[in-house]
Amino acid sequence: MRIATWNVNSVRARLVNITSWLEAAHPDVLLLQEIKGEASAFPRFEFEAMGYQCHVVGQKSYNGVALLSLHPATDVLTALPLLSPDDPADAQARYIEATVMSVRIASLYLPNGNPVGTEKYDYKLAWMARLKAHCAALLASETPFVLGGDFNVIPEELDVYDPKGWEGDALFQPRTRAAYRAIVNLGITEAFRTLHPTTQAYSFWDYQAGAWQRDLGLRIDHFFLSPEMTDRLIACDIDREPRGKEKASDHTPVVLTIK
DNA sequence: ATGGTGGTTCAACCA
Repeated sequence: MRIATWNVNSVRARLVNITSWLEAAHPDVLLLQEIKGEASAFPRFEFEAMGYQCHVVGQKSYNGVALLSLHPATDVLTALPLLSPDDPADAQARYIEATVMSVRIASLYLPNGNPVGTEKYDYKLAWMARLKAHCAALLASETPFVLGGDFNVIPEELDVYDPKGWEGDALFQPRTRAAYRAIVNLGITEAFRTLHPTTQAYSFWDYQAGAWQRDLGLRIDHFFLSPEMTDRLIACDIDREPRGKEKASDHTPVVLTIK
């Protein structure tokens, strides 16, 4: 089984890029982030014509996630569970999870959080607390899972072209990295770094200042695996090709292969 | 210190 994750920065602006990549790569599941539109505006017919069923959590203008699957996806969850009954529901479309081939698979879009010191950063940390609680619950129930998406977290210095320059950013802040590590330390495996311990490879390059041409990137798109799925882990690779195409997203797909 | 790019929606916000 192959699962891909891709922040596409608008599904409608990127439709040709996505369908042409799907034709060549044809993963079993494609997890999309930043579809930037309501579910009713999602171009589902184009993907259904290729055999993919579409499950979408959208909102106007911003955010939005989707799970496309060649196989039936059931028991769809459209947001992270609340931490307590008085915890306010998430107003932003950032999480979708479903069962595909007996595995819980999620597409997540973790908040950017910039600038640090504002309510945006507080929202990022609160969202990570919810993600941690949900991961803990999935692990406690021994549910096999693969959580993929744009985590908006640079895990280590190796994952950014200029660690010093990014140390104050919400993606690389010590508190952000600590919160990320605390989730991993529950017993999760981050697929790419586990299989490629010393490889410097990026999944995002800014549109500005020739970042792509100069290979000034970040690795912020990840796969979190449960122990059972870690036993089944075969490969995890970043496909740089789509980033070099016309009208590219600023992110490129990461592809996971599971036994 | 600023601006550099791109998407959504239409002046401003987000990344």
